[in-house]
Amino acid sequence: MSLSFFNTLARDVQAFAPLDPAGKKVGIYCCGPTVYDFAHIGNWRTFVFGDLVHRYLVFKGYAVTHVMNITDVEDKIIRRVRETKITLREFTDQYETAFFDDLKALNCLMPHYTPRATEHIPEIVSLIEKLIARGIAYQATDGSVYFSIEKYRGCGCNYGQLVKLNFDEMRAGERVASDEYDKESLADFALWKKRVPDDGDVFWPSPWGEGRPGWHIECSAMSMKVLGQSFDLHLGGEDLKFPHHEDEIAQSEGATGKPFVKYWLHGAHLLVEGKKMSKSLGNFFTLRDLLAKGFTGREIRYLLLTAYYRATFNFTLDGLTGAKSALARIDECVGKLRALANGTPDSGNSWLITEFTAALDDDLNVSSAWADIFEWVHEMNKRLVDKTLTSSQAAGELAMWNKINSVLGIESVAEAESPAEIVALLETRQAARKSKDFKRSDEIRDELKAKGWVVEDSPKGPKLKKL
RNA sequence: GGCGGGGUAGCCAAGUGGUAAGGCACGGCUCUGCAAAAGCUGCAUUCGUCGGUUCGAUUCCGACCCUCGCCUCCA
Repeated sequence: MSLSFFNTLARDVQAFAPLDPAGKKVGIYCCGPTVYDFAHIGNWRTFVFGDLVHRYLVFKGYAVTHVMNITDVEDKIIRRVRETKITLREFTDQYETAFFDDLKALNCLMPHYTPRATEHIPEIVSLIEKLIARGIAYQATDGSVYFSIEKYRGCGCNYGQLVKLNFDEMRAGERVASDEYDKESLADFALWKKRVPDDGDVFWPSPWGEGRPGWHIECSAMSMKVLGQSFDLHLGGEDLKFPHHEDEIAQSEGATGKPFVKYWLHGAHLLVEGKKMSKSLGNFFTLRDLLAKGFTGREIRYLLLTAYYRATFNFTLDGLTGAKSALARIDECVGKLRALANGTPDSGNSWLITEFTAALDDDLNVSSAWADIFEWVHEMNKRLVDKTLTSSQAAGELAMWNKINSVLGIESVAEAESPAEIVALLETRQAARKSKDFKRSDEIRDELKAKGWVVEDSPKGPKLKKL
């Protein structure tokens, strides 16, 4: 079986074949953050999903170019800039930095390109000029430039590729008052927004006067600049299908006359504690909120990667606690394999990688892949107890695990060195145990626990673990 | 109102026209001074409800209920 993805464009699972004639290079564009605030756990689900696609394609041997845009000019940003009285760049920088810190905390690979909208104004302007030259964009009396869906359709193009649209049945927009604009048609969307007093210093010159780009056009301009007029994969949250992605298709195909993207992948949203995330319910978590509660980026990443990306996922704090236990189970097993591994890796028993690949090939069925991994852990544990695993077999299993982990990205960090004070207490406790003073030894155990260290007695002596 | 996802054990979550993966939690056992950790082991006669097709349905079809998303700048 070969790699396949559910393509929103086809509304079906399709075998993946890159546009590259050599079948090697793959371009991915994933809609990135709007840097007006910290990204929340729902945003992170989408970005971790993007990272999984990136890593799995590398695992499959493709030469991946991953692009993620930074939307650093937009209504909410401008409003905050006006309120805080600092420059646009000063404002967006703090959230952009936070975004990349969080991305790292979740062990996501850094995309190869992270273009900022404000640094691609010339590309955006030239794309709009092309659309105007082709007669499918126009400057309205309000000074803004709009995309004409009617003209676009008149050229034989299809508006409504990702979602079924029925304009007659649509309700008038609730977020944007339609009477604010002088668009020819309600469905038309802005490519270039004319400067208004509230914009302050946030504007750029253009052939249509001072203003700023619309949201959709920036993604078209930046994705095509880096990946070319046609590329393989475009990812994003399911809410972006319409209008954002539909409009990207219209602008790009309208300007180039070529198919824009071959595969569109959309990640589902998540619920938190069974409810839609909202600030009033207190279930609105940023990554920082969760780290402050003592969870690690690794645990959060694991939990986000346990569910199929196209299904709504219920993210809970209990689930996060469970993730800690599940990871510990894997760590324990891998740790034992490391202790045993030696010599030339013997990869005779490699069923796991076959099953793992089959699961992920099937539209990234991670749940099934985890089931295989835990079955492998079970088997390894059994063989470790039975002593039927040779050191070279252990090395082979470990090598395979590392390959799988290059996709999952949940490698454990090296254990911290125990401070001298803690080691001294541990030695005192051992002396007490030796003289059968268990009361004293239990007291020291409690004391260590209070300091954040757990003692585990084993036949080979006590082990220290950081809480 | 239109369009599109979902409803599987206490919780999370795979899956299939032939009798329910995996994880967490929980119980038993091994080990242990006691613990902890770890290991082993047990844990859904049943897949939202009601009908239909079928030798057989959780899986296909229909109706209904519940839930989530989009419907013009929300991942």
